Amino acid sequence: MIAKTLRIMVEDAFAAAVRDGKLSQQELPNFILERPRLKEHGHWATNIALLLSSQQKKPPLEIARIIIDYLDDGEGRLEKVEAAAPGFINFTLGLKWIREELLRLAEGGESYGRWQIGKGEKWQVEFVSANPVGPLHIGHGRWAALGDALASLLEAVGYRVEREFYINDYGSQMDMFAQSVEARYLELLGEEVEFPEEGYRGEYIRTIAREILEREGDRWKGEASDKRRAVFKELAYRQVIDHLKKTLEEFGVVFDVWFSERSLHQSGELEATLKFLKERQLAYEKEGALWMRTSLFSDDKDRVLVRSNGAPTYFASDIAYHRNKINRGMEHIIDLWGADHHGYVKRMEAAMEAIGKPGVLECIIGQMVNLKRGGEPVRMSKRTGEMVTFEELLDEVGRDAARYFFLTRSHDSALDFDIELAKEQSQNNPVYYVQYAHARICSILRYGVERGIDVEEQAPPPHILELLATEEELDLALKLFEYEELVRDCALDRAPHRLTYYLEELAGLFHYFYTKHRVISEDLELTRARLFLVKCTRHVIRNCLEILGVSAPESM
RNA sequence: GCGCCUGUAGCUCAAUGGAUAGAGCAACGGACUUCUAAUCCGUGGGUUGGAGGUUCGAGUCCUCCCAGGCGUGCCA
Repeated sequence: MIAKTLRIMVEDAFAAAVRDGKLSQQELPNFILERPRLKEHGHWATNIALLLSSQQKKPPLEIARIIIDYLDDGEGRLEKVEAAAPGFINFTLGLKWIREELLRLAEGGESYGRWQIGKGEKWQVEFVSANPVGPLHIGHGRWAALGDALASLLEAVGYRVEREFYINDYGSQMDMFAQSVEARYLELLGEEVEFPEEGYRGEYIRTIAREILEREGDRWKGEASDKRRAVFKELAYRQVIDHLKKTLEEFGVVFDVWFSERSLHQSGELEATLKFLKERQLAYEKEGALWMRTSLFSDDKDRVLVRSNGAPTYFASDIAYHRNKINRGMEHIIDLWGADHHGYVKRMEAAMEAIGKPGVLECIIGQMVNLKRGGEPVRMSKRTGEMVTFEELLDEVGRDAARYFFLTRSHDSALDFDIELAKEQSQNNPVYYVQYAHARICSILRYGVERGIDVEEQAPPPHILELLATEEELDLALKLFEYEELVRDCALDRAPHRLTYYLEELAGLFHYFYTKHRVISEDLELTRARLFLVKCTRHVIRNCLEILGVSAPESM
């Protein structure tokens, strides 16, 4: 809470200066508190004076000095406060404050870095949501890592988050899927069949057909095609869903709800939604189809709800689906979609306005993953069956490395995933760098136990903690103190990738400290102090990896 | 054509409008009789695609241009 406390101190100083007539009463701009890059600039810095300059009609440096004059240093917690050109205020923390923060961190333990900003509001993150017609591709892996980490981040700041997978199990692609399985089934029985032009040609279709054959025998061979397809659709569908669940669980992603698109048709919610729109004059007939007036809202043009052949569109289902989410009490909905769906955002937002819930839906667009092998692009198409599945990737690269790799990139940056590179990186992937720091700390503690040292000491007294005074120790401690605000900011900005960069910086400072100083030494008091510091470091690494869904191994 | 995203070191990518733009990988040179060398230290590497603009300050915001990706279905 260093930054938060400094912010309040600065605000109080501003108010005091205003009371004294040194500054004029104005609304405070949105100033920042940050760790400066250069050590000469202290431990924390704020730009408030720079931002106030124009409204106060004074030079920034003068404003900085006025604020410093009125700054109450909170019982000597600040060692030094300086104004620096062009107008920054630089804070240097006193050792007392650093000790207090370390104790607070240790006391917080598992809950250090958690906030109550969300006030227990019920939120939902929907992600992956693949068509249940085949294995997951690499892009799905990215959404899985991203959606899960985002959900965890939001939980960390106090929202109650539900993770949901929307199963697109309705529509023509399911029929095509059934037809493809049927064709492979008959092939296995030695029949000459023409494979559907638009069918799914992946090898996995044969696998599914083979499983059906093993379980059901050839009893469907002579059956009417309609009936056979209907049965195969269900059998194959089950297999695929089970498989998706298993793969995602191996990746460490567990959904609270698997929501079926078909259920919306069966429950009558789709019909009810169409009725709702018609009653409000938001839907109309044209050229044999039913259209929604999305152009009344923010969309460019109207969209079809029911095709002229009577079949409702995916969009119609989706409106019913989002009404369902609202009815389940969701106060905020995040949909994580691939960039190939971004054209869909406007119409969905229009639909949310139409059902009276503007602003509740937040669409996050994840850019595509380009799969490469040794620099050459690999085509990914379910139709041709020419693809590397997410499972294969998971087997090759491993859960932690794959997750971490996906999470180091911002969601709106397209990602090149070179399989050869990923395999090479599996040796020196940054995830191991971070995990190694954690394992090293665990190793130190084990060594301490062997030596009969009490490694469990929760709150060493001040005269012990005062021994933490070297540059490496203080740098490490200060980095730990960035964590709380970072979690909050990453959650609010929907930016889990920043946590990975933080972890690498933190691990770097720890490794450097480790090579410079011995934790367990003949000096028992210093040992106590350093043990405490490394345990604080372990807390933060653990809590942060937990949010990312990456394991924190005790040894490597 | 229009809409969204992207363009930063050789490669992959960071950087809520802040001070001298940072990591990792790759390259090169060093460090283990030590609580784990999956580590550490050092060296080289940049006109942030280009041109204007906004302001105390722009990789970041605005306009235009160039390049790439994805959309622009009565597919999902």
